[in-house]
Amino acid sequence: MPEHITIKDIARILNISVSTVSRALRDAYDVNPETREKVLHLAKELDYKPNFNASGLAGGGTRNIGIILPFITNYYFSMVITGIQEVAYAKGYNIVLYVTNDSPEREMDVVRNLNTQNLDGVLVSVCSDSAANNYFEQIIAEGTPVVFFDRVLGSVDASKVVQDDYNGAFEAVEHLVKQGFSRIAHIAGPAGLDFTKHRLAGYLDALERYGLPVEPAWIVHSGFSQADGEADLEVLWEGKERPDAVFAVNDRKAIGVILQLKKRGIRVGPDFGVIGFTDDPMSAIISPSLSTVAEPAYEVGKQSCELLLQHIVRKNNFQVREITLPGVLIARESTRRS
Amino acid sequence: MPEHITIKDIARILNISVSTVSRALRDAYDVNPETREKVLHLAKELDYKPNFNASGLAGGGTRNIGIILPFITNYYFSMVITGIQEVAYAKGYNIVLYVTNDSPEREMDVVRNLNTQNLDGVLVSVCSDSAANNYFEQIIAEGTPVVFFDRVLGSVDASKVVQDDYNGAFEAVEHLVKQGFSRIAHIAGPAGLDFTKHRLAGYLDALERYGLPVEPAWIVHSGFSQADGEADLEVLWEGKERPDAVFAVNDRKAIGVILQLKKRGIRVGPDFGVIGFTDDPMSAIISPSLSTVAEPAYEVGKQSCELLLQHIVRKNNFQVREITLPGVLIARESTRRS
DNA sequence: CCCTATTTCGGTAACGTTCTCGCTAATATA
DNA sequence: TATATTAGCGAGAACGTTACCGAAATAGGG
Repeated sequence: MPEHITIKDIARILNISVSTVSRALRDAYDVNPETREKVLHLAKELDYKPNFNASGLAGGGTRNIGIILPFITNYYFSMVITGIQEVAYAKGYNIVLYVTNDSPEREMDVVRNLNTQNLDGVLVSVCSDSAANNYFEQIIAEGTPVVFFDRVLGSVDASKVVQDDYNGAFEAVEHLVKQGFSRIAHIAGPAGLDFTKHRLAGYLDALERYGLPVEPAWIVHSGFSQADGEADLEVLWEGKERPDAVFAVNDRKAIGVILQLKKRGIRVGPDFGVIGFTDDPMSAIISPSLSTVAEPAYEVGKQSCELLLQHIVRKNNFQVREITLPGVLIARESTRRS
Repeated sequence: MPEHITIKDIARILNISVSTVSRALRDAYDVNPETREKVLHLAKELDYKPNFNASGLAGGGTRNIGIILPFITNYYFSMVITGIQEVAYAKGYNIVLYVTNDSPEREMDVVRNLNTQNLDGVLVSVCSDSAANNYFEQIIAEGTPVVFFDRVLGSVDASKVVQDDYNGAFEAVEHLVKQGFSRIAHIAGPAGLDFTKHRLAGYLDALERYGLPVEPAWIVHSGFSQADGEADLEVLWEGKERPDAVFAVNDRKAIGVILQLKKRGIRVGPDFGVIGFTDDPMSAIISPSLSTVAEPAYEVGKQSCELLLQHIVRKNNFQVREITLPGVLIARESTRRS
């Protein structure tokens, strides 16, 4: 009943061979422009749709690209996916989704069982305590194009696209300093992740640049959730020396901080500065609104996908590249003194 | 270099035919339990991965299911996808994503060009002004299993899973009434969508049940964004009779309403009641926090996918079903009188 | 006018499965 | 004992495409 039309049908009708039709539909190579035109025209007329199963089997591409990431239920990742989806769709690729729930076991399971035969390439953002290092390397060694985004694996030799975590962090802390805060703590992410290291480095360098002391007790690592942010502030608050501002690794944690501060009767802004990272829409909604450095999530998605597509079409002979996209500081009420 | 192992390898090693291996791996039908055991064991040992391109081509399934939806950048949809993903993963299916950006043209393009040969089935939530009615019907007629979720097409004969929009709306309005509000407006969604009709019906019936007048000017339709909510409140505010409470079709619009009200110096809660629908995490963050009826998004995803999988394995002989999942009312500050 | 390149095309063999038969041996039925 | 049934397996075609190689036709150079 499906009764799909195939290149055989086109070949029969045009009285040419399937080889020629196949070439006309793909390369234009080794085929007369005139017959190519006829093929293309008839294909459109008959609403021909290539069978990617067949082309995948035969050695052409499958037109599928995989995305492996921890979550899709947050602003950043859902925005990245939207960006990826946009360019994939434009180029005729499908995207297939694997979410790891930020679990190393799940991630490992996913990449081990990855059916690279059904995927032309894969985009990945690793989970917090990724242990799948060599599995990714294995996939790459087998010849599957891979590009990492956001949460990259520093040790793996592959293309990467990230936002400028270091400079974003530096500017965030600089902003805090310029607003007159001087006892600045950092609520960081999981210690293993590359970008928490980069944001931490930006924080430290900004402190040094402005001659501020670094207090080890004021650097606290944990997860990415709002609850983690609340707990981290608790820790800071119980320390012997209290900070007067916090730079949080992301907005969710910063929001946890604000909520805790409000609960304690502290005036966020005038008395205590808070700045986050991401520009989650919640940042504008919460009161006081949250200063942050906006990440180019959509752009990260687009560029990752474009890069991957280049790896795919150029196959072997394409250089590994690393792209860094700038963020932009957005000052709101949570760092406003008056 | 990929050097994947195939059922041929297994057959050769075990000195049996590929047919037998194929059956052992799938049915268990027509194969001795003992040889089946040997096949399964060796397959695991060699880390055999089925080539879905091949099985798709040969008439077995492709193990891919498609999802077509308007967005993924909001809480509800990203949660639904997570639910879908969870059961798909457990059952060994991949999910491939198509986002329409809530554009009817894009949606049409997607479903027309849908490569049903590469998909075992598809899950869909239509866009606001879907015009793809007959295209979906065509796909279904061709034999591709389809189940709709959330934004369903009433006119299409297919399985559906939705939350209980009518009762959720009814309870929301009832809650407003019990808090002492009596001039209740409804900020609705796009008029064409099934669920906006259902929520409107719940609103109307609740008013009637409690003997409250329905004021046509107090029912305003527009899109789903926060900005739409703000604009809608503006309209309500400029009318000759002002309401004292609003039931919004979703949380994003309700948040727009709260923001506008705050800007106007109205005390949300004591002086003006606001209730939404969804339980977006933002509802708990905004101040005053937003009362709402929580949608079982994750559960909608799970059940949709399970339903689709049943359609897929039972192929023709499986009844179309409609599942309705209950929501739960969550009272917060935006409807608290004192 | 012959010889060699080049362009354009076709034949055929894969790719890894599943499906449809048909076969054999063992068992059950009469 | 003769016949029918069944359980277990294998051979081979098919799915739609691409890759590889060679053939025919045309063009260009001497």
